[in-house]
Amino acid sequence: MFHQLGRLGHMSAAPLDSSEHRSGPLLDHLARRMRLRSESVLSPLGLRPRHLVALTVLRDGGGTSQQALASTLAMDGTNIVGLLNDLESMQLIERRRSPEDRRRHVVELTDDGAKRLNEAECALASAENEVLGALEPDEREKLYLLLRRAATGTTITCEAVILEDTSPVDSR
Amino acid sequence: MFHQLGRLGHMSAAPLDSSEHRSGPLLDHLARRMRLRSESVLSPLGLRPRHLVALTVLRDGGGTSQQALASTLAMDGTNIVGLLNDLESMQLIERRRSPEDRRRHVVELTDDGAKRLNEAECALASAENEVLGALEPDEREKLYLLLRRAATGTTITCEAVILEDTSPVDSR
DNA sequence: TATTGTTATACTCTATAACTATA
DNA sequence: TATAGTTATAGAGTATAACAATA
Repeated sequence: MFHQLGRLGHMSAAPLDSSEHRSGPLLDHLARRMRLRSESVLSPLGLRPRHLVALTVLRDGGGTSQQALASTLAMDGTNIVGLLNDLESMQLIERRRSPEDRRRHVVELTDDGAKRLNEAECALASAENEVLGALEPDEREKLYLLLRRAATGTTITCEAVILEDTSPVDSR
Repeated sequence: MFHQLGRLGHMSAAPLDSSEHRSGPLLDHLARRMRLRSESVLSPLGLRPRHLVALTVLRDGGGTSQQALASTLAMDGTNIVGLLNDLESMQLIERRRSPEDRRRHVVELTDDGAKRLNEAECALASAENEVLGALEPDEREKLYLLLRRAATGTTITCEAVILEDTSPVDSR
């Protein structure tokens, strides 16, 4: 099982492969399909796809300020407010004033939040089975790892230069 | 280069791996970041990310009706109208009445459309470099192939059975 | 003065309903 | 009657601007 995509054989430090295939539109397309399926699967749990993204980030990222969350989620800070209001009213997250800087809210997942997130992830399995139906289980695993590396490796992107990190997400 | 993802070694007809990792939220997250970056890169070309998804589908899928396009793009048919109006006013696509069924419009990419799409894909390379910066070139290639297989393998999903096609995308 | 979070609000995206023309 | 496309419109998503509390 080896690919025969000849045109890639000579790459090394060629950052732009100009008009080669782009995965942007594909990403957009698949995310849309996934979101649509997820909505129906999540609604019994009182959650929306965007809630799940936030909860996932909060679980993996620990307690952060709302602004940091906004930057990580690439959402406007004003919308984070409503998003967290939803989650807080369900007692899935907590907002505490930071003792160091009393302007800040430290946002963290509650135990209920972690539990609900787990339930939601189980529920999402069926949605993934539909949307990623064309992929074999091992391919889905590869996809997951690639997506995760891409997502966590560039959390800040064009904010600070702090994250040259490209952290040891999984490497493998 | 072989994977050693042990926990998958025993699968066969196990559709739900319950609370294992989910790629839905990751997909959502990355697509958002990509869309944001793409917008600024595409605006000089007068295009939006959604236009690009449509153009890509039209190039790869040939002339289809608007309804088929709606189903492929997982968009409501009413929104396809405006989308195609944009593209038609730029002369990137053409709508022709189908001779067989005069209710239908056959939508096809024009030469200008193909050219513009190509330009757009070049422009998108920089956006991808930012969003997928944590991935090595060969990883991006793998990601592209996986996304493409996932996207084209389930184009219709639950619509008609017409497209058992699953065209010769790559198969490997 | 600058920053964190909030509210109010306008703009865009998406879906629902009613209409036209073909079948 | 049913279907393809269109229009009008309401609802959700997202961003901009002004404000309050804190630094």
